[in-house]
Amino acid sequence: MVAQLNEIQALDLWRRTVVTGARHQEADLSTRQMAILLTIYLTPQPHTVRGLAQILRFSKPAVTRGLDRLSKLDMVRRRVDQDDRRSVLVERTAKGSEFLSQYGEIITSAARQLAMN
Amino acid sequence: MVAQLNEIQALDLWRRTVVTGARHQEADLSTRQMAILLTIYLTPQPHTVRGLAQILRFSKPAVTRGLDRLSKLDMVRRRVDQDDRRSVLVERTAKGSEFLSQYGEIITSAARQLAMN
DNA sequence: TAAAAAGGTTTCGATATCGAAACGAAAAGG
DNA sequence: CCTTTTCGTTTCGATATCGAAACCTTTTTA
Repeated sequence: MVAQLNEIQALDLWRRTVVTGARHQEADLSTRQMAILLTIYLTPQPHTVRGLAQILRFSKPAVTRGLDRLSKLDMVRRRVDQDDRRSVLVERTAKGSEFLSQYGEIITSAARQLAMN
Repeated sequence: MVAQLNEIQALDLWRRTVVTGARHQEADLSTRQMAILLTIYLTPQPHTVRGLAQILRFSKPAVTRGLDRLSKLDMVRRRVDQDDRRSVLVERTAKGSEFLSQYGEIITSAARQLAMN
């Protein structure tokens, strides 16, 4: 539960997380790529390109490019929908779960440090 | 105070904030640029290029480029240190404060929504 | 079954960013 | 002084990303 998070604390949480993430992360995702990844893992499946574009209000090419990058990193996987072969289903991977789990740990760790000040 | 923020909640906070930020933000800063901006506004002044590079563990050119972008957006300002004219002091601006204040509001708002689930 | 629509990718030209190395200006040291 | 060091920026070639438009494939509609 996140109670009474004031503005300064919120920004400091953000700072600690972003800085820590930038430091000990191999991946270095852009903001958009991170938004795509988080949406795939934290909102209900199935996910398609157009669905992600709609949720995020990105252009379809922007989603395609983001998925290109995330696929190359093996954090998501594309699979053609056999019920409608125009569609592409975007699936989660072990590597993606692992990455986000570590990222979650970075955030909670930053939150704990915050609480100590 | 941020108590008992579990991993899923942490990631969901991140997702809501990133998505909202991506949606109704004119600026669209990269992760590095955001890290630079937050460091300038939330850690003790004065800030120099080498100081920021040290804190963030970025290369100096990366900091210079980030400051180029943030300066163009009028979110920070460079000023030559008159005591050591090799150094550049990076100063805060009203526009930068305004931007971060809005961003803080996005985070706290996401935190509130989180608490309701 | 031919035409239209939908889904995703690719292409286009433009812009942004990267690390490494070179650079110019200023200060410190011999 | 003259050399070395420090500070920040610029250059270099390589890569990534952008929105818009064109594109190909598949499905739906007429």
